[in-house]
Order: sequence, then structure tokens, then C-alpha cells
Amino acid sequence: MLTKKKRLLFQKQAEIAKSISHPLRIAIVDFLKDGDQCVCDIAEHIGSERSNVSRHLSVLVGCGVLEYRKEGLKVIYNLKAPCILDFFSCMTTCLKQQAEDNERLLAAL
Amino acid sequence: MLTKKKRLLFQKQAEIAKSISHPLRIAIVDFLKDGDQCVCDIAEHIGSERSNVSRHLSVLVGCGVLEYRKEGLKVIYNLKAPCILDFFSCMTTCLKQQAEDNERLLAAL
DNA sequence: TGACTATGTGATTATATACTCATATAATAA
DNA sequence: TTATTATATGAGTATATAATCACATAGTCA
Repeated sequence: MLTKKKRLLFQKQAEIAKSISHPLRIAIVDFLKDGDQCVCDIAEHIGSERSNVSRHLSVLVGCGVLEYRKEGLKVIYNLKAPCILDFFSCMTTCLKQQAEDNERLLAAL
Repeated sequence: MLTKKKRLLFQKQAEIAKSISHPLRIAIVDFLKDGDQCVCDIAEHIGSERSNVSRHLSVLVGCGVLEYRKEGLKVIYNLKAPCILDFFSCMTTCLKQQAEDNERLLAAL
């Protein structure tokens, strides 16, 4: 059986995973890998309402994936945990694997 | 603006991330890193109903994180994408960072 | 064959999440 | 001061997810 310690760890890890479990949040992290950006530029880049983007950003900040600083009127967000990007490539590997599996299946029909 | 290609990629990546965005599913993946297991042993280890575990397992299989084989009555699950484990350590790094931040904050009070 | 065991699934309910709109806050400039 | 701009947040609605229970399926063995 799981210990309480492990349960807590898994709970916290799940929160981080959940924070990047949304296409727009993935797009945000991907955008920020090339440099810091303000909310309005992020919103324009991913094509969504600023209010919506603001909420997505606060989820990512809450989990320690992003951090921000204020510069005049603007709030600039940046990647705090770049190791997240490694996970992105792991997911891409998964997807390639799946695509290859499907290809093999198709060839067998 | 995002291209359609990128949108699709982010959508698929979000699905994989979502598949591990649950404490029980994290516990399952963590359990399977030490070797293949059947549903009933997984259910006992994580302390949840078999029907519930079965559903969580099918989510993970659906995203290519796990795969399974049948052995008699039992269905044995194993880790198909071990790179997921690297992400676990990234998340642990995030959590340590957050804990340190909190410590610094506390010390400043 | 029938009994038993492991697993999966349909239906239901409770809860969580995402999005939109309207509004609030805060910094800046006229 | 007022107006403007960037950002954040409350409320409401729609949708997605998780857990439970009952039942179905499928493999094994007497």
C-alpha cells in the first residue's frame, strides 16, 4: 500500500501535470521558451481572450512552471521550470511511436 | 498566430499530459517502473476499486503511456513510454524549488 | 456443463474545469 | 483630475472527469 508521504507527492505531481494538460497552456509554455512575453502578446499569439489567458497563466504560476514580473502596465511572464520542455519532447516521442504503431497496423490490413 | 499543425500537436500533447494528471495514475506509473503488474495487484497497491483502476489504466493505454498483454485470466500492464519517468523527476524538481521559495519567504517574515 | 475469478463497461451522480462577459484594479499619460 | 490601457477576477453556463454500483464478458478449472 502507498504511504501517506507518497500519496502527497503524487497529489502534488498531478497538480503540476494538470497545469500543462491543456492545449493553450502547452502553447503558452512553448511560446515562452523563446523569451519572456506579456499577457497581451501571449493572448494574440495563441488566439484567445486576454481574460482566459490570464487565468491559464495563473494556473501555470500557481504550479511553479512560470513566474512573472511587472513592468509598468504590463505583466511579463517567463519560464521558471525549463525542464518542462524535456517532457514536451518525451510526449512528442510517444506520439511518433503511436503514429508508427498505427502505420504498422494499417500495413497489416 | 499558431499554425493548424502546431494546434494539433499541442492538442495531442495535452492529452498525454492529462493522462498522467491524476494522483492514482501517477501512482500506477510509479508502481510499474519496477515491473509489470496485473490490474488486481495495481488496485491493491494504490488502494482503489478494480473498476476504477481499470478505467485509469485504459486512459494511460489510450495515450500510449502503458501497454498490456493478456495472460490467462489476468491482464498485465507495463510501461511503454519510460521517458515519462524523467518528467516525474522534473516535477519533483519544481516542487523542491517551490518549497525552497516558501522557506525563503517564511524566513523573511 | 456450471462455478469461480479477473477485468471491463454502462449508467448515475458529484465535482472540477474552461470559457465568456461584465466589472474591478492598477499604472500611465494628458 | 479624467481617459486610456493592461491585467485580473466574479458570476454564470457548458462541458469534462472521477468514483461508485451493478452488470457483462471472458478465461480457467472441476
